[in-house]
Amino acid sequence: VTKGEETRQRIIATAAPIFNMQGFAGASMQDILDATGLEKGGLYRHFASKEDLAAEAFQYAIAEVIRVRSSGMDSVENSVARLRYLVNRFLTVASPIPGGCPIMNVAVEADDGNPKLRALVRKGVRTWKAGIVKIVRDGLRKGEIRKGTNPTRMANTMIGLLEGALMISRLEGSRDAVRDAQITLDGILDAVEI
Amino acid sequence: VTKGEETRQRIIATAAPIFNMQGFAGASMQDILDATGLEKGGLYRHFASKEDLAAEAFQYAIAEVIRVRSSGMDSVENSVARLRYLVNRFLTVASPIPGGCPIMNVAVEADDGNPKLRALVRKGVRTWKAGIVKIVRDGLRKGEIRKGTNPTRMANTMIGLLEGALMISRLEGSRDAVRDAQITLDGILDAVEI
Amino acid sequence: VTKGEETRQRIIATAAPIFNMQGFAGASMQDILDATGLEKGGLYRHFASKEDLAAEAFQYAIAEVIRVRSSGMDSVENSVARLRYLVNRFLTVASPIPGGCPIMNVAVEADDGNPKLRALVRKGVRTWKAGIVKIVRDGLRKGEIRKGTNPTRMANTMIGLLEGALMISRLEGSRDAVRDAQITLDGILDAVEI
Amino acid sequence: VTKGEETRQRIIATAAPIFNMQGFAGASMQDILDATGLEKGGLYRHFASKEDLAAEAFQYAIAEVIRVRSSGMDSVENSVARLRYLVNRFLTVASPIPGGCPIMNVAVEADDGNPKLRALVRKGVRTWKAGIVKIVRDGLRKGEIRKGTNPTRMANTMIGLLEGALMISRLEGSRDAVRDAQITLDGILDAVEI
DNA sequence: ACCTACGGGACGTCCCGTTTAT
DNA sequence: ATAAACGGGACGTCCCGTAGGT
Repeated sequence: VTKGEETRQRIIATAAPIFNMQGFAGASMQDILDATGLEKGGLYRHFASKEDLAAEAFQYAIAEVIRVRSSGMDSVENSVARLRYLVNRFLTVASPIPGGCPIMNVAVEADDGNPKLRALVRKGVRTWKAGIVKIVRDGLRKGEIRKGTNPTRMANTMIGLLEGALMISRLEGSRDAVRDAQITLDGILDAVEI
Repeated sequence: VTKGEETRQRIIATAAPIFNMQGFAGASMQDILDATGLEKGGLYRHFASKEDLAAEAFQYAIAEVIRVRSSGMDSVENSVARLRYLVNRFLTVASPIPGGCPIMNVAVEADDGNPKLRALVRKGVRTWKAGIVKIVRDGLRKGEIRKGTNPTRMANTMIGLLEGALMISRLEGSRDAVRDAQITLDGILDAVEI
Repeated sequence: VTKGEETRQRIIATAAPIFNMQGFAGASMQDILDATGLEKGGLYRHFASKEDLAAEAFQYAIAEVIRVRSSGMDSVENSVARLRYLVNRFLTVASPIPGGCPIMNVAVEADDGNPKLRALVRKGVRTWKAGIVKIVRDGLRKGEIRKGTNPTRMANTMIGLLEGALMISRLEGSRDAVRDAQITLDGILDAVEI
Repeated sequence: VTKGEETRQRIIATAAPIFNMQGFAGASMQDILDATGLEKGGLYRHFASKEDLAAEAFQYAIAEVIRVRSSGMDSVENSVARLRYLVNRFLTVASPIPGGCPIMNVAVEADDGNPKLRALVRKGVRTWKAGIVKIVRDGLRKGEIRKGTNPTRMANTMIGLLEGALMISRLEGSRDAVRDAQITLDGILDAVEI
């Protein structure tokens, strides 16, 4: 690993929370210069533009949250238990990147314009969803989940409610909404568990 | 009604979709000048700053979506039917302000900083929630809703899932996620209906 | 004379030096309001626009300087003496309107644009010139002025040199240039005198 | 030569005719932005204020007209011929900066206030005058000009009449006045020529 | 004739993203 | 990689000329 590559990674890791907290439009290159201690020229050596850097930073942030939220799931055997694990992990483990869920942040900011960022978050959601769908399918196959359960709907419900509740919680500055989401999702999973 | 007040309202109505689509940081006063046909002096007479205007525009936008989403609910008698009506209306009636749900937009952009906008959206959510809580309480009292149903949790679940699913739908450019949310919420309401 | 007409004249007389000193573009209606003690509404009752008021003010100023510069000339008999009288009067009598010769001021400011003011000053110069031409013609007819003297050239020379020298004098803050002009013009008149 | 300096010079050259035609008060920075194609930030980087830019633009304009009016004079030997050359050049060569003689324009606009511009034009006139005075003095010394001729008076007469006649000509839209000035000045020079 | 409201637009500051020279 | 230069454009203040209402 060259020294340049190291710097590049350091910039991304430093920029990620800044973009995540302030948004693409709200964050300035100066903010990132201040945080990294670099100068303009030093930064532009590694990234061609603000959008470029933001794309890499968000990609990094999204990958991080997906990684953290799924980590440790492999040691859980039962499919429903895996889903419960995901829910629990989402709601109890703090985001590794301050500023809330980067997927929601980017999705909301990029929904009218900025196709680059949009594509990024789209891919993130697709991955996340695919993970849940796979668990449900496995559960159906293994007879752990009640027949007739729709995998995609389960994914949409889980992701939608988790993200929505997180937004409410962050807004209210209280964990009430996420706790309620957990209870509701637990109930839903109870209902499909065999 | 003076001419100035008319102009003021016109500015708010024109600015609302711009802020809702581009966000507070992403929208420029010039965008609003262009859209209204006014010049600097004409606009700043009515609003002291960009933040001021944005606050009024978002307030207007939030009030509009709440109004549209609840309108017509009074003619529905049964409590559960009212909740179903709310869900259905949210998912079928397009936002009167282009750019997605302003509540989610502001909540996400203002979650780190901008206390003014944050207070606004907080109040919006509180109002929305209070409406659902009241329906559930009425249903409990009237015996239309199963005892033990938690009103706040119902509100958090409904709002969270609706908003979360809407985000996914907008991101994917498909109505799948909101359709799934509707089915899930219908199931939840089935379960509490007497 | 009605009271309104009196006010109108007072406004013109007050505005004339302001426009003459600051120019049309450089003077503001506020300046005139301050000087007259009137309020906006009171002023716009009498003049439809700034340009309107300026036109009247300059017309007044130009008429004033022409009047002052020619006054008393009737009691001078000989044509050449009359010309000398004009020169002398121009150079010794202070402008009744502070700010320099309004003819030059308007001519210079209005030379690219503002046809209204331009027409005004044009007429002023035409009148001034006609006066000189008439004196020269009378002198030729009466045998007081040498044959072959070109009346228009005499007018252009006198007006040009007087105005040009006045400009230099005002610029330098010294009477040197106008004194030199007087000597030069005296020499010219000596040469045509019989 | 840096790129910035180039831009700076381009701005001055572009601004000069605008200020010369519309005057300091009558020209707006927007006019200059439009003409240069620059934006606010690009312009204010090079000049601290409108007054600053106007000063440089007028300085440039005044230097230009003095340069153009004197150019080629060196190849004329005889003092009187040199003066004739100056007169002729003034009256036949168009101003390199549209909008009339910048010296007269600034002198007239700045005569009440704006000491910065006033100082500029004062210096321009002083230079111009000094040139003529020197020629006359040389002529006296070399015996080409009649003894007793006052150098300063000659300068004031020439400059005054040229500028005054130019004003009349521009006002009337005809070359009559400048032609008359040339004839008058030729006569004056005839009279001092040995 | 006063007073205030109205919209236009000027001027200027600041900072942003980018480029260039070192 | 630093540092300064560059041009773009945002925000905001102020005042201007004008129009109405009192």
